[in-house]
Amino acid sequence: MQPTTHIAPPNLDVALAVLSNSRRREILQMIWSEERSAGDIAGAFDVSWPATSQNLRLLKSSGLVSERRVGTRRLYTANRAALGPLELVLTQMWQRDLGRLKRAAEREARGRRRTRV
Amino acid sequence: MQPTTHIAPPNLDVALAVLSNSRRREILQMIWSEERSAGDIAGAFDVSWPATSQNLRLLKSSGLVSERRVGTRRLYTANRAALGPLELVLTQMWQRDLGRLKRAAEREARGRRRTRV
DNA sequence: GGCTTAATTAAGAGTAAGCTTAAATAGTGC
DNA sequence: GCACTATTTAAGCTTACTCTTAATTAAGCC
Repeated sequence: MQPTTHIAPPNLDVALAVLSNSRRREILQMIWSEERSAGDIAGAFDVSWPATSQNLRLLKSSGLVSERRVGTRRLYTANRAALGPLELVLTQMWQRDLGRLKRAAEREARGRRRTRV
Repeated sequence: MQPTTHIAPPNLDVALAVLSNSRRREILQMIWSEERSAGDIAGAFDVSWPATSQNLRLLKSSGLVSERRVGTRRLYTANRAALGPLELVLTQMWQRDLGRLKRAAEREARGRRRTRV
C-alpha cells in the first residue's frame, strides 16, 4: 500500500471558482501575511458584515484560509500552501495592481509640477 | 515616452473568471495543442451547439483562444501566452486528472484479476 | 439566384451567486 | 444568570450565468 499523502495537494478547480470573485481575492490579500479578525476584515469593505462572513466561509471551506478562535474573535489567515500554482497568479495580479498605482501617482505628480500648484 | 508594451500581459482577473467554469476549461484542453473547428468542439460535449458557441465567444473575447476562419469553418486554438501563470494551474489540474484515471484503471485491473473473470 | 453546410446571434427560462436585514450563537465579565 | 461584544446563520431578493430552441448570417456549390 502506498503511504497516504500527508500534504493535501490543492483542489485547483475549487480554488479557481473561489478566486474568480474579486472580493474574495481582496480578502485573501488582506490576510496574506498577517492574521486578522473577521470584524477587521469586514470593516475594510463597503458591504455588510454577513456578506464578508459568507465569503470567509467559502474561503475557509475551500481550504484557502485558516481560522483560529481566540475568545469571541475569529482570526483568519491565508493558507498559501493550498493555492499551489495559483499563488503565482495572485501575486502577479497584485504586483501589477501596484504597478498601475505607481504609474498613476507619477502621472499625478508630473501633472502637478507642470501646472505649478 | 515609454515604448509601448508589445506583448500584452494577460488579464488575469478576466482569465480567472473565464476559467472558473469547467466546461470552458474542457474546451480549452481540447484545443490546447491542436486547432479544431467549432462543430468539432461542440460535438464533443453533451450540450447544444449554441451553448458551446457562447463559451467559445467568451474564451475568445478574453483572449484565451484564437480564431481563424477557413471557408465556412472557424478554427479555434488555445492562446497559451495569454494565460501567464494560469497555464501552470491548468496543466497541473489536467495532469492530476490523468493520474486519477490511471489509478482507477489499475484498481479495475487488480479487481478483475482477483475475481478471475 | 437558390440550396446546403457551418456556425452564430437572439430571446427566454431555470438556477446559482452575492447581497441585504433580522435573528441566533458563542464567549467574556459582572 | 444577565448584559455585552464578535460573528455567524437564516431568509429573501436581485442579478448574472448557462442552458435551450428558433431565427439569422455567411460561405461554397450547382
